[in-house]
Amino acid sequence: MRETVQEARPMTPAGRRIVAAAEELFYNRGITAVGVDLIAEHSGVTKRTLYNQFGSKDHLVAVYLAGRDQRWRALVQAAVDAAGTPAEAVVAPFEALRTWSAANTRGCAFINALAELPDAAHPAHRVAADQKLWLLNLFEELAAAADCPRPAALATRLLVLHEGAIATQPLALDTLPEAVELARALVEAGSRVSRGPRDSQA
Amino acid sequence: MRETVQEARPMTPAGRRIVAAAEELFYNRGITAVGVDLIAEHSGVTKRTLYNQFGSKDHLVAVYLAGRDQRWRALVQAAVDAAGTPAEAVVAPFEALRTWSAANTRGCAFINALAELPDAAHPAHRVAADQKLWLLNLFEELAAAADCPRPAALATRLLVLHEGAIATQPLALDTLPEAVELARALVEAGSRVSRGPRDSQA
DNA sequence: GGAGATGTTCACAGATCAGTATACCCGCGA
DNA sequence: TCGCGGGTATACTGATCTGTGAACATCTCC
Repeated sequence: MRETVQEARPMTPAGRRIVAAAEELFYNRGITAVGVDLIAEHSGVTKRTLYNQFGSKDHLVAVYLAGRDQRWRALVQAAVDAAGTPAEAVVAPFEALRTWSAANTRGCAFINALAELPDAAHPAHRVAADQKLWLLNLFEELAAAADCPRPAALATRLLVLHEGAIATQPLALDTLPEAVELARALVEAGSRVSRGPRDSQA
Repeated sequence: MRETVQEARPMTPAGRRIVAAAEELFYNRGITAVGVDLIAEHSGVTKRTLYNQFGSKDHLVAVYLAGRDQRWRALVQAAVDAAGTPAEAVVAPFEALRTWSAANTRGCAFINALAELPDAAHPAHRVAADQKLWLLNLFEELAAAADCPRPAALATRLLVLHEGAIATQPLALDTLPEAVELARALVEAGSRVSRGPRDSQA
């Protein structure tokens, strides 16, 4: 569907090892700073194989981000599904972030990628942008489902809080708890205000 | 005092041109992606001069960030000084950000730099980290001066909002107005929103 | 017993990278 | 008049970068 990046084949074993190594290296050392030779070495694979599988470094970058996006969405979706109430579901992505942050202390891979790849034509660009738009839409849907007033505005605010919490992560200031608390307060205040007039979806 | 980066001499004309070119290129194209030859060419200067002035690319990066930080702080300070009331002073950095964002649509140069330079020993690292800590401290001082309850927690929340607004900037979602509005609400009616049932901790 | 896909080995091209060497020019102050 | 700091011009090192060419090894499936 929207997977215009990896499409077709379900990736060979060597391909998976390459992506795994690329993810570790790209995220922790930066995309431009990591060469394909290093990725090949870390994945125990020849550079030739890397190019046979992915064609170019740019495409590999896009696949790396797409895979990360997929894992992130699954984690968020699981948190949303596990939420007890609609209001809790709205802040569920923040709970997912709490888990996610424990293993990813170098900030947001997508924001970082956009910082390194200013060219809008780069295949990774759309992947990174889509990830944020997906989250924004999810916030809005969840806010609407929880009968929050002005769900679009609330979604924007939650996204800002979310991104702010990730962006300040490398500074080791432990901002996440405050962000989560504020997000919860926003949602609770909102859903408390509107109890009745709105209904429709469940 | 804290200017351990440029110190001593007030920089020669060629030096200023180099930094200006470096700023434009580093911010818009990424630090790792821009070579010193390109910077020398854009500033109409020999590479030799560049190295005579700054010694290394790493040091030039640090000077670039330090200069940017200085301009940013001046802008924020001016906005704070121009604020009519203590409460307005707390959200003044967001007004500064509004001005700043008009000319800087590639997100936060400091966050971006941290993304590209994971090595904590890099001279630019401390510059970037200090910039955020300065803002956090400023928020706290202003919050305390405005008699906001729990100024430290409020400052953290404002910093998250601030960073979130900048981080989402490259996505062209126009999140800044919502961030500013929320920040204003936190400061003006902060006690109402932030003092929920779960603020037992400090 | 092929055929095709997966992967290896190794060499190589062409560009670009950060940084250096050497020699020279010029304006300004002592 | 002399020296020196700021700057130019040009060539260079050695490393690293992305990407390719060509021949060869396995393995599975038909």
